[in-house]
Amino acid sequence: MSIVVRTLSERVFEIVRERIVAGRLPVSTAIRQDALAAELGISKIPLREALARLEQEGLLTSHANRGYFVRPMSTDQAEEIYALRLAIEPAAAAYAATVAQDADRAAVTDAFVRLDSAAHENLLEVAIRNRDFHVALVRPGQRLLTTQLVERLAVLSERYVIAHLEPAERESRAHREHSELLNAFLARDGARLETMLIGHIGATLDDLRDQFQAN
Amino acid sequence: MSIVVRTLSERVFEIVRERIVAGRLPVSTAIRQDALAAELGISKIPLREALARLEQEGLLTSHANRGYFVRPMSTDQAEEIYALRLAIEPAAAAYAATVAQDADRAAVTDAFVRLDSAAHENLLEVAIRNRDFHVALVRPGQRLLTTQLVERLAVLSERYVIAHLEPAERESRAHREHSELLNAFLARDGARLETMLIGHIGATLDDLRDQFQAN
DNA sequence: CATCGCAGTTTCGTATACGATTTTCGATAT
DNA sequence: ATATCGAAAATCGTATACGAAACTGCGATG
Repeated sequence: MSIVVRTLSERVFEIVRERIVAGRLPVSTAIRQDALAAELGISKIPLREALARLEQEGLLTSHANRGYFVRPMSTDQAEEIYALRLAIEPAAAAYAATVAQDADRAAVTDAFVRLDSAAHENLLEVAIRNRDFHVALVRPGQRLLTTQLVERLAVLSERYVIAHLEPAERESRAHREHSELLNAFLARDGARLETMLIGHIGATLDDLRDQFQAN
Repeated sequence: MSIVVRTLSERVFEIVRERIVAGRLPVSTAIRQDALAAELGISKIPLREALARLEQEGLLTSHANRGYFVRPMSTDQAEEIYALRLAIEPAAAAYAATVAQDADRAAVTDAFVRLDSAAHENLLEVAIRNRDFHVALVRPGQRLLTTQLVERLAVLSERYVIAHLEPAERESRAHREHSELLNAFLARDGARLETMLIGHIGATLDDLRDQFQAN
């Protein structure tokens, strides 16, 4: 049942995705396919399949015969991403909380612990575990497309969080909110979870807005 | 500005997508990549890039070393798709209606006319123009991700509509609803447009539910 | 007689190689 | 000096070719 065997392009997809999220890929200049493939120790074809996936994912754009570009960040897009998250994630998590099995609750708890024990200096690690936690809240609903969409939007959000927010200031509040989200989920309290997720996502958006304003 | 130059894999992406939507690709059996590439008169690489995109789009799944499979349809997934549409599309269209320029309104009218004059026998053509109309209602909002998401969900919906609904019965109602949607959009009446879209999308879902029940 | 194992065949996944398009940089003319 | 044209270089996009993994059929063995 488990899909342990993974194709090369799938792994490259994740590697390049994390690089984009972490801001380790140049913006507004084409990705050098040969160079990146050589650096990763692979050929161009699996890299190109990964890039095609990432374009579909919204992280890249491509111009024919000119290559792939990291999609630039903008306040408008940040607003858009968070509006979509607010439209989908709270309701999806609320439903998931009501149908979650014991194994699901254990997985959510585990994701929380992993997020809680992440090295605070490593922004990317925190971001990934934060994403995993949010996805874990939704996955028990067994709605595959919804879960994938939540994950995708979480990935898109991370770029902005990593680029614009210093972790220290919001660390404590985020920790408290995550803890409360966990409790609401474990209590199967869908309504409370939904309300709190709206607040949690909205609070991050407000932080981003403040930071945008300052620049 | 216009992107007239299109890469081969992009065109293949659309061709294969329409085939899947039209049900012209076998379900639950792997896609023969060599055969399909030969049939399309291309090589495997652009086909594989298109297939990778389609997997990201939710129309295909892949197992490593076993190939790509058309994702099977299910009532659960139909419910999920329409729930997502209801969560996103009405609000997005309402916003778009309030900010649309004259050119946008002309584009929506044009999309309506094209849908209205589609050959009623050709289900796929009707489906594509129906999709274009729905996307046209959202596009003026200038929210790229939202527009792409609406289009993606519309594509996923079409499979179910084509596979399960006979066009004749709902033709007249759909026509009337589309006409009213157009009027609300042109009148910049976001609230009415939102309410009507909820009804329109919900009505289609109800039709699907009835059909599922009958089987 | 059923089941397990093994080889042949098919198909997928990736690397290498080549043609096409774009970009860049220098030379020339105004 | 600046702009423009053109050729060289670089990069992308695709086709061909090869190695690896999985499925199918036959045979052997319990």
